[in-house]
Amino acid sequence: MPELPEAETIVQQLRRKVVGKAIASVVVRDRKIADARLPGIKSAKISGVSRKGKAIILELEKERFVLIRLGMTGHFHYYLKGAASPAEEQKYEVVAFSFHDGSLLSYNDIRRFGRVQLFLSKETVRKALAKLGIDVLSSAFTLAVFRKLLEKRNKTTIKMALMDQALLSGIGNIYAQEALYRARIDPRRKISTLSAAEVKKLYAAIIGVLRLAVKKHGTTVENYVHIEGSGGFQHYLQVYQREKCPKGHPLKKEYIGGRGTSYCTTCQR
DNA sequence: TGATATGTTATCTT
DNA sequence: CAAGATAACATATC
Repeated sequence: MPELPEAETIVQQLRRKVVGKAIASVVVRDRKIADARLPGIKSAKISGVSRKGKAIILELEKERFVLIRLGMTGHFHYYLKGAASPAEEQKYEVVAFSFHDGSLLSYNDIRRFGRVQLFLSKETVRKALAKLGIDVLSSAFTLAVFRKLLEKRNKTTIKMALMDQALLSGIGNIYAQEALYRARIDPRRKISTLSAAEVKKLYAAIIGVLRLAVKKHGTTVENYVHIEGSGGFQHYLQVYQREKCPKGHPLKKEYIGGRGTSYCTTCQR
């Protein structure tokens, strides 16, 4: 559920809150989710925060990197000087970073699908990120690149391809459905049946919907919240969690690749 | 109580 | 061998 816009929102907020700060201590509460070596980064300064697809990267001095995958329910809380995580939130706390100025960054995960990994060289983090396909909001993601990638995946459905993080990174179940509705394409379509015009339309829809969602600070459904509250994109959803499309047609709901999918049989062909 | 939600990965099939 | 398809994981909510 956290997809590219939610990750990007968190990255922007983390930049303002923790870049330039030195870590005083790290407590790992869930060793299944977070690397047990994390307390070893104590005293390092956070030099930057970046992202590829849905993955968030805390860049530390001396070429050390903390890679965070939010999974379904991963989220951060940030407390200013003196405050500690409230007891009911500590229940889901995976790892907590405290800083020399007394502030605390707490990472939590209710469903425990997320991961917090530590990489001790540029080379190892690069290798891990290389497994992800091109970030769909990067400037290198052009229409020509999109076409080429789709050619490699001819036999699967367009929706499955959009959600394949090894092909493209950043799109999950919400934005795949939203982009396909905006492009008026049936999510069950095989890639080989898409015309050049449809691919172009879909490309524009992907970028358009993701940019708008970033501007609205992501979509808040169920658990997702960014560090400073809730996103606003849920008010712009056209098919996800909706009964009717914007034109008033009742939406069809079925499973594609084991994931719930809403689409309009009138608007999407 | 069982159905539902889904990002990622392991595993099986083609 | 790789693409494709599917199951499994985890757990709150209804």
